Amino acid sequence: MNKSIYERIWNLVRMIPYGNVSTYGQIAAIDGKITPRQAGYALAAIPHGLDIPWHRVVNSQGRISRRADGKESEEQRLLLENEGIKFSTSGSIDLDIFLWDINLLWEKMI
DNA sequence: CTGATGACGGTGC
DNA sequence: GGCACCGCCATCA
Repeated sequence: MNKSIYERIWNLVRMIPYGNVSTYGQIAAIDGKITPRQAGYALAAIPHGLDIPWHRVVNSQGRISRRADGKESEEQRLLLENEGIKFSTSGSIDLDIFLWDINLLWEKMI
């Protein structure tokens, strides 16, 4: 039985440092085997209670994505602000500042 | 097997 | 800045 795609994605999400954010596209690019769509699908399947900082994943525009119910998660925004991540007046995160630098990941892996 | 769905992204206007 | 479209592919009915 192979490890599911979900588990691979969840492991990557666990590596996102406190105070940083990542994007679905970035997760997909690091994994190398999936598309951003699969990343979003995997996050949607995260069970509550696992130690996964799912709130640190936003879309490529630095915005919180809408869930199946059509609403953006306010819980996610609160968790991010609690880590020192700031939202602009239009409700987006400045990725130039807060996006996870994956070069740091390579350094750790080596 | 087929078809629909989705925490998305890039491109074009 | 916004909006519409298309491609992507695991998952589910």
